[in-house]
Amino acid sequence: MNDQLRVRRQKLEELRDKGIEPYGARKFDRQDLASTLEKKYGKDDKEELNNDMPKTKIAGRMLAKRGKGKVGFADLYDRTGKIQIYVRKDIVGDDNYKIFKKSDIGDFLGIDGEVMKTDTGELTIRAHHVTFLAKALRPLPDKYHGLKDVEQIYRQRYLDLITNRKSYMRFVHRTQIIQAIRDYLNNRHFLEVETPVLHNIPGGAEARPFKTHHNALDIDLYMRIALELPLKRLIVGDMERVYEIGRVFRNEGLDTQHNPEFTELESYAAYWDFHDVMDEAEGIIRAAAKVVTDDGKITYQGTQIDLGKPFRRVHMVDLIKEKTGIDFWKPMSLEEATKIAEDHDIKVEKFWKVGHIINAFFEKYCQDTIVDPTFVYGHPVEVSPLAKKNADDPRFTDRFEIYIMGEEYGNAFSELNDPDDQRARFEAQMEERAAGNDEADLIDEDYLRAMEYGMPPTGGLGIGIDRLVMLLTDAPAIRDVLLFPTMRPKKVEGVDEEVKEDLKKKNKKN
RNA sequence: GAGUCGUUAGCUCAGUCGGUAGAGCAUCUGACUUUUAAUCAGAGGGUCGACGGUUCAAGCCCGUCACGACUCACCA
Repeated sequence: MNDQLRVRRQKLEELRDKGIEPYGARKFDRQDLASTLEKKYGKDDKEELNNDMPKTKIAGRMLAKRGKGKVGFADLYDRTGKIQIYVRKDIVGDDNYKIFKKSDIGDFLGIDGEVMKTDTGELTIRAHHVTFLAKALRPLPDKYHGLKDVEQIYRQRYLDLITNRKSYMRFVHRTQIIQAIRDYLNNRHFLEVETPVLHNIPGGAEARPFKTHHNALDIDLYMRIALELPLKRLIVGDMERVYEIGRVFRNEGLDTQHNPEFTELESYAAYWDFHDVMDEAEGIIRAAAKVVTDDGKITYQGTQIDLGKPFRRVHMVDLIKEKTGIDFWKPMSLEEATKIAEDHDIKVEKFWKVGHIINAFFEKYCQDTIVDPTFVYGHPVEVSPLAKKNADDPRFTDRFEIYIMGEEYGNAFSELNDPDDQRARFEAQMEERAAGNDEADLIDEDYLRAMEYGMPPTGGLGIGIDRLVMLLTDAPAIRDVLLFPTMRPKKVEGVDEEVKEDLKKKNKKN
């Protein structure tokens, strides 16, 4: 146990000796927050305010203290921000002043006092009485630099939230962004629903799932990798407009863009096609952006992006032609396409068809070049097992993805509602699986049965919420927008032996 | 999975050629009745990520391991 922990435990005992139980407070009748004080008195004239002396009660965690003999200043923080307090020995009395003097950075205090402004014009609460609310036994990170150790930021997020206001606000914005999306969809008569996280067959996306086991039923279950198939069953169930914002799980690598669990929005609207969904997606992204910007202009990692102007809409084949000069509109055999791919440094997998090659050209030569918000549409049918074929050219689908600064933010299509076609697509996926693609979709017979009861034409959309929040809050890594990102476990330092000894002694005394 | 880098006081970081471990903040003692990273004087505080090796001597050199970050591969 280091000196600081020891000192804080001593202070804990001193408080008890004075008859103050350091964790005894049940509640505190708080009357103002930093924000309400600013709103009520922020613009008041100093002289008038200091004559009026309006009374208030505030509470918060003390994060800075500036002593000055028989008078002291401190900064308390509540959920809305900072409140400076001013404590005078001649006002609060000797005993109460000592409690203030002995309290540590990190402790929770409640202040009865009056609102005033200092010589520098800062709104301040002059204390009449300091109520001790809770003790912090461990010292907080450096107040000036904040917590910098990224490992500690992720493992002990509470420390990051206490010391890094920017990070704190980012998570506030995350919640507000999700709320804005809900409002947008609710206003358009979408019904928010909840579907199972535990699936018998993981489907709706190409990804490796997490496997788990239910004891009573003695069956293996999978954590969902997408929301898609249950939601489309609800479209079959005539709910017409549904959405879900929920966690999905993919058993894959993790890096700055990927976490094993992440939050996805999926929405489905009957009688819409993928053009309607493009409008919807633009609307959702703009509504979300309003949380952080008035004019739709944002800066992500130094690059200016305008989310306010209409997104570009470009066919995947046209974009490939634009970037490489290769024309995949021309009918092409697999041999021809493979030759072109190999000439362009693209490794062709055994199970690939022409469509996979076109998609690979897009990913290798186009994706990274996209900066402004862009809908890339018309994905090949081979890589789009759940999307409706294009009416004029069945090699492609009525599908689009949203790209901004080379990163994918959403995936959408006119939903395939022909059960026989869907069965054929699933079977093609099973062939891929047999040929070595262990992420290919499995056949979901119940889903096919549902579709046979009739599914209206439907436009579906999926948006990665975490990535959208990253974009809007200028976060460089997905971990920065996840309160508790997935980490390899580390031995947590246990209660020190000396602390245990102390507690033992105390228990004997009592 | 591969490569590169990092891990030193509660926090942020220095640490030269291998020769008794440093600073700022924080903590403790004292001074100070409008401070703003308060100031001034003094003091205490270290399993240098872990283990092993080389050496008279290792925070530093070598090896293994742990955890993390970044890049690449896979994926959203």
